Amino acid sequence: MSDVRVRFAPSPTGGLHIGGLRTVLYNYLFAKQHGGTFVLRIEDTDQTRYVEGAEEYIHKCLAWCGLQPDESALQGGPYGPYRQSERKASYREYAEKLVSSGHAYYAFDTSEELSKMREDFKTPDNPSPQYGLITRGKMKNSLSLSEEETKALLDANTPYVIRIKMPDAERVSFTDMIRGEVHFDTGLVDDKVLLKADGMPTYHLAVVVDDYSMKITHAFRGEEWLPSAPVHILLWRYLGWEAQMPQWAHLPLILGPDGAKLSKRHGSKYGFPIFAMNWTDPKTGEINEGFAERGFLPAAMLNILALLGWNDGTEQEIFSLEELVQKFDISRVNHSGAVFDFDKAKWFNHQYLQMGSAEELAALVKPYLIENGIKPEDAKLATVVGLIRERCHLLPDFVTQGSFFFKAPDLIDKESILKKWKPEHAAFFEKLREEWKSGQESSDVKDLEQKFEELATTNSIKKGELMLPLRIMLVGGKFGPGVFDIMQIIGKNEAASRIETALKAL
RNA sequence: GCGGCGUUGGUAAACCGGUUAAUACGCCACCCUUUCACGGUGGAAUAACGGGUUCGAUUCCCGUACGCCGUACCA
Repeated sequence: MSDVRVRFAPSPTGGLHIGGLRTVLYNYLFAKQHGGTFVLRIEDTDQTRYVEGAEEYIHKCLAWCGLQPDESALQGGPYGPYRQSERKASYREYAEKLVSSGHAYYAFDTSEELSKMREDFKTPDNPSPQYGLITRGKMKNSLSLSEEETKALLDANTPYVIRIKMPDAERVSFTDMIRGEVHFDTGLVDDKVLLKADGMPTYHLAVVVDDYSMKITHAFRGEEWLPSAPVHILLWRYLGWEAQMPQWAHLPLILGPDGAKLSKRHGSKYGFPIFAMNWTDPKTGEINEGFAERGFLPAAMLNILALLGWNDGTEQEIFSLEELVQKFDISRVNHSGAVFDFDKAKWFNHQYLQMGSAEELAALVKPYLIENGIKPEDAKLATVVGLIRERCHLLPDFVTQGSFFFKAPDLIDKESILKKWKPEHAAFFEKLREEWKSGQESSDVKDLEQKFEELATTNSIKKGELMLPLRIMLVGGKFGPGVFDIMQIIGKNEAASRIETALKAL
């Protein structure tokens, strides 16, 4: 195993949405193609936002699509603990170290004082003033206060945070694996809180300390983190670890149809899932649909996500996980955000629905049928699935496309039959019913069709006039595979009985 | 406002100085199908704007515009 170590670091505050899943995928692909390790670390330093079950949920999603981490809180590993909340001790130590080296300072401002500052310094030209270069001197901190004042405050157990002291005018640069050189002027970045009043680190301190101590070599995360990258770079430098700093890659955002960062509200607004799997928020009881339950195959999901922001430069669109591991190239990842297209996603899933054996597919389809009150027999289900798979895009499509193989349609499209209905048609179907009811079961589709044609001719009715009514009687509507294929599967007897109920209804 | 990152058809995108600017999804038409799909063929539809650099810019550079992200004791 190489020493390449990448990590996915979600916070356990809710469901895993597809942007997160794609980050996992890219992490995983990079780790695997370099023979490295994929680490899952939970960023749970904010107790107030912690959601029960969220960590297990993330594992469940990763298991669903086969991207299991090599190291995590649940499975262990040499660089644990894998939950930030359990690594508490070292964070304070490093924060204090930064204070003594002059790169950080104590800040005693209450939240009221902070909002007052933001209010006071707010102008139309500067709607959100920062705690930094121009304001820090006016606030209550160990930079503006004398040493004695600071000591007194500390001795009195005044709550404080530790903030990084951004240099006045320095240029911080780093090479992003996707974007190349990125530069920031430190005087324009604010003094981020590193250690909160409750003694817990913020993300900024925690990522750096954890990435260092867990020997992370490559850090891939969403583009929304780019603005805080200079803080992290400086932290690596001030802590004396710059030589071990991971290589960064900031992934382009996944956008909703309106062009904004994909969020929960897009799901409800546009009617497609945004989470990998169903997620019910235990606090609010809010239910969010997942791609898994919507009927996406995990392999299709991975393929969709891989291509949302990356391609190998050829016209190939269908990639297995193995192929992705082999062909993925982080430097070919696009720079701009990508709008998620649900139609295209369905197309991908359709492609994957055509692969593999009918038996395997049938097993995936079965739960959806059972959910709809149908208990299919396996062998029959497999034939049905084989017959209808090409007209299905999502797993639940098999219910609408396949139910009538197992039970008579609840209601039939009478209007479509009645449109061209004639008395002699009724007579014909009555005869057909009689014949099929008592007739032998035929296993040959051609034979079935031939006999049907013969009967039509002897009654001097054109076959074409009878096909649609027949279909609707058997299926309930104008859809489905060939009528005689359906006939063969449901059997003459069942067909006869469906004709009977249809005739009565007419 | 400030900072960062972006900008090729409706969407995803190829090309990495010379092309009739691929391809896929979606859309439209036709074919196949006595249903609906699938499939097949064809079609409409794209380089934000302005300057440079160059024999030549979609491609390189600089502006402008627009979009997104960030600007929390959240990650």
